Amino acid sequence: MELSVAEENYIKAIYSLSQSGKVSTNDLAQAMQTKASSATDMLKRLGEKALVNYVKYQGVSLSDAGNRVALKTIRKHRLWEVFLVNKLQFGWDEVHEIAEELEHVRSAKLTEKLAEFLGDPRFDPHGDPIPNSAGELPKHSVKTLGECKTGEQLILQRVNDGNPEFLQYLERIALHLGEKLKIKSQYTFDNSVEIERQDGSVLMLSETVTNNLYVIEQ
Amino acid sequence: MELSVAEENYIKAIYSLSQSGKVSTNDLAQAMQTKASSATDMLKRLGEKALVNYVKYQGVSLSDAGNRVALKTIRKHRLWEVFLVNKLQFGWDEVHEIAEELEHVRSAKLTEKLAEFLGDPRFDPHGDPIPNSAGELPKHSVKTLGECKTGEQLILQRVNDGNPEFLQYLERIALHLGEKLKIKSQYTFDNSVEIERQDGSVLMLSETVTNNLYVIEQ
DNA sequence: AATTATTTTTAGATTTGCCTAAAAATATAT
DNA sequence: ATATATTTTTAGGCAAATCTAAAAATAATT
Ligand SMILES: [Mn+2]
Ligand SMILES: [Mn+2]
Ligand SMILES: [Mn+2]
Ligand SMILES: [Mn+2]
Repeated sequence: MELSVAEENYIKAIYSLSQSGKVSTNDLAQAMQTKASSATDMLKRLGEKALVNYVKYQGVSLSDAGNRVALKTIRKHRLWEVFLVNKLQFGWDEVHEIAEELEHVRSAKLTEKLAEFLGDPRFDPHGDPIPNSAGELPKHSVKTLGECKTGEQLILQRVNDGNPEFLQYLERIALHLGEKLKIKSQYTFDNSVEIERQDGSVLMLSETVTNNLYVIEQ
Repeated sequence: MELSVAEENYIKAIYSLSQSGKVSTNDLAQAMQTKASSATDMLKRLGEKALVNYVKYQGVSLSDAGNRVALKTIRKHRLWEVFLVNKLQFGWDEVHEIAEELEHVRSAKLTEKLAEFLGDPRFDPHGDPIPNSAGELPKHSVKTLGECKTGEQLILQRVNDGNPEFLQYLERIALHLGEKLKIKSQYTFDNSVEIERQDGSVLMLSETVTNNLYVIEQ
């Protein structure tokens, strides 16, 4: 079953949106930067191919087959990001867009040889977990810094990789994966957070920032 | 100017066919494994984009812009082949098809970083020359073993990479790039050729084989 | 419960890339 | 030079993926 680039991208988007609840046509269209009518069209096609469970007006979810496609594509995406950063010396802010193209190269043998070449990494440069060849995801954080309480001691485990400027900002303030953080105070009027860093210095982070940083407890 | 995968593939085919004379719609359609009417359609579009010089019924040639696109795509194709063979340990018979997909990944920075990572190779695993970033091609052989005369002493410089079975055959008889060969005899009834190898052994090659081996004089 | 607002789907077009069948142009043979 | 064969283009259609505008279904308000 040969899937088009568009179909794979829709499936990835449905997978991603599913993590935070039921998926509506509107949300999907927004995620795909297209119109709701286009999303409806695609959902009908994916439904006929049994990649999604789609009932008119009732939203959509991935079938088992669709889930496998999503995980396979995500695996490829993240492996290529590791390649670009670790082998080609790209910055972590430059690789997402290129990986969006590379993830659609078909050869399964390529994926497995690439994984081996990279030493079977379990996480990509942004801390995102890489599904193994069986489609199993390593444990990873789903808790954002924004959801934590004052006083908590945390480790930065992953960051959202979609926005290059956000990644450049993290680079600028030298906030790297693995760093230990402690929440000093939280301001309810704008949901900004003050954190204490490993070196004792203090940093103010906006709500937008804390919502895109994922942490685990120290 | 964003080109589609189909457009890039047509341009590559026109480039390749141009090496051996004027390019007709029929030849192009055959090379693209499609119908003449489809080729005509595409030639009109490429003509409007000024990538080819196309006059109805008069055949086609690449414009300067088209030539640059062809060389850029060929550069990417051959660099990826080097990557697949040298870094991922693919066999030389497995890489052409995968490179046909990878060559369409857009990022120019990726191409240059990849070239650097590979040590700026000048030839791909099949001996095909890799255009540099300015689009200049290294000197390479255009003379096939089939065109040579009895008694000539030659070096195998490159082989056609399109047919995996042909490459597996060369592997089987351990005929590798760089090997020194001497033509012992030629048979006009079927254009087969007997060659003497470096180790003194003798090998019989069919016309199909000799037409796909490119040599330089020793 | 009825009205209003929002979401979702349908209807009808458009573009790219391909197809078949027919017409037109060019090349070859008598 | 005329007839025949071949090549090339045109005409008309189809599928994928998108769009806008309108209709239908669902959700939210009064
Ligand atoms: Mn990414
Ligand atoms: Mn990532
Ligand atoms: Mn090749
Ligand atoms: Mn090659």
